[in-house]
Amino acid sequence: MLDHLGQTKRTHHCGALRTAHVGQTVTLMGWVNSYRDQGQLLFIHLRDREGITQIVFNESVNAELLAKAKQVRREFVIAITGECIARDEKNFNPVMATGEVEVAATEIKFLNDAQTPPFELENTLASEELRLKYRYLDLRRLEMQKNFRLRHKITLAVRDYLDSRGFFEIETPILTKSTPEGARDYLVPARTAPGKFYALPQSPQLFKQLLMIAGYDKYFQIARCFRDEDLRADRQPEFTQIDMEMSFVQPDDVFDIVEGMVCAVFQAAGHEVPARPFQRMPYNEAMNKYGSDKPDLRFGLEMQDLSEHFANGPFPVFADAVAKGGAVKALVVKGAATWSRKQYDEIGEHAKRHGAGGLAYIQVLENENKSALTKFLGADGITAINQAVGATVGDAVLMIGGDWETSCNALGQVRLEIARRENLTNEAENKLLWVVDFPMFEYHADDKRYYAKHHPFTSPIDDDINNLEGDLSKVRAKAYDLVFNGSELGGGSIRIHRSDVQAKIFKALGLSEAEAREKFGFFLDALSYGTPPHGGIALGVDRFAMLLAGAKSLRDVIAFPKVASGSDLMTDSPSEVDKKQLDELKIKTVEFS
RNA sequence: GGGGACGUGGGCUAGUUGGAGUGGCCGCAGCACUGUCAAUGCUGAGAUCGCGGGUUCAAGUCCCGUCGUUCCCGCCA
Repeated sequence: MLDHLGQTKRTHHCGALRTAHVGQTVTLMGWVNSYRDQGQLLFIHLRDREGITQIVFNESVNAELLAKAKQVRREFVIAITGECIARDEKNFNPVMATGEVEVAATEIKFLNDAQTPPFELENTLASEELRLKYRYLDLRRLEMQKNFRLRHKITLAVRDYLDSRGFFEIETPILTKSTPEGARDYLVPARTAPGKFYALPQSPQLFKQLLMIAGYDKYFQIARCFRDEDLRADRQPEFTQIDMEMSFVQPDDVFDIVEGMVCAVFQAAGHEVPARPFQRMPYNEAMNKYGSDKPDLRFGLEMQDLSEHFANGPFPVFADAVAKGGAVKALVVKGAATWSRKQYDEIGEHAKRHGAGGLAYIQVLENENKSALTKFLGADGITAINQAVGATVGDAVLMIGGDWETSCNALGQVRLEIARRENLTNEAENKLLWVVDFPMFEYHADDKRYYAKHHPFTSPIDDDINNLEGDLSKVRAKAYDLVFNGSELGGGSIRIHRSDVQAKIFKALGLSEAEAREKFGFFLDALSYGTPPHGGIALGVDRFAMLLAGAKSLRDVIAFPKVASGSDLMTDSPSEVDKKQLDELKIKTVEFS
């Protein structure tokens, strides 16, 4: 029943035909999107990547051909040859780009049949589980094709732009060396060195720095990266970065290049191009005002600081927090005075989930201030708070006290939750900013030591280098993040190019010289052979595509993504392997109870 | 490692305080139809209510466990 393709050649895509083509003999190939059998008349909507065209078969024109065409079913792959004809005006389909024409078939070839799809490709949206199991069918959907067209445009624009600015695209190894700290590595057993392992790169960090040492000046790569950590809607274990590095630059030079590139991408994606230069905000300001190192600036609702106000005051929880070097952060929410107890409880739960001990609040009503704090502070004390934060009738004051970072973060999360609930975000607006002056180190109470907040090759700010032997929490880094609508789009830094400074950083991180040599010996050697000052950045392509596509999950812009448990539902990986494969690798598996 | 949500013919879903045959829309198959385009009309097939256990006279519904998906916390230099 199936026909051979033979020498039949496609002349047009299914989105191509217009009235200008009327009279031409055309050949289209694609999938049967739908068909309507009307007895002596049969219509097929033929679909390919570029669109849909209506094909018509008519008994009075060719009864034999109609009979053959009636065998058609959804998703069959067919080739149609016929004449492009104009439709009568009353038969125009204004929804279709090709809706003023159709193809009067003179030949139909069945190139392949198809099982009925396990879910409907149009109309209702099947569960993601099913869509991912049959991903190749899900990807046929117009919405998905739009996303991947966009993603292609993004990477194309990046390549064009960076080429025009003198960057070389250079590949770096996928099989590489495990590095301490950072995310968990994916390991690959080395058959040729039993008991030893390669690691998949968390990023090409050291390699791009080595390329600068090698004198390549400007490098980029659209690089696959791997991190063996738990997934989220915006986190996949393998993901793609636009990885860049430049020699002889300061942060401003990086910003200039990246802003140009981001604007080129917005242009290519058909979005309004953002104004330059992008806003810059120090890390401390971002945390203090927005409770996040990736603030969403599409709405206000700025946090205020009441630490001084509560210091040595009669409310023991907050006074205590301040005495221990912590902070009390406050948020004035317009119109929230009349929220129900339930609403406050829910917001309070949200705060606790993000580390707050609790949420204190004042409801500023016409005749009274309702607050659990009144019994500590008295009516005057409450009024004083309202004045300090500028709260007026109808507002609520939400407060969280504790250590500075936890309080900022928890209230920042409350800020986002309120924005979600109250619909404060203008979705049409795009807000880009640079967060700068990150701290170099962050303290982990569990391990009682400092870790590099960005990574251990990040250069401290020149003035802070002397602090490396003092208070590490005071050392700021030449690190920066690019934030897009409250998402971290990318991050980078100016790197350390001097061996003596690199040694100091390793020492500050508690890495002995022997450990540093073992893990990074090759890199320390390289630093000593004439390393130029250099720096760079990496932007998440998947996240960029997701945000520009307006998608809710990275899975919508990755062709074959993993689900939350880390498995691929289509290939059913990860999976067991043959014993023979394990033997070759000298690997034995053991049961864990 | 922890918390929340969901799981009913192929798809999406309804199913009340536990109560008679699990209902609808879409898809699928067949018939009819010369202007359809979410075609229409008629007919028909299709369900271990994720799985296992428990409570009960009676469980899709309540309880426990488990599997899968999902969102979040931890984690992600």
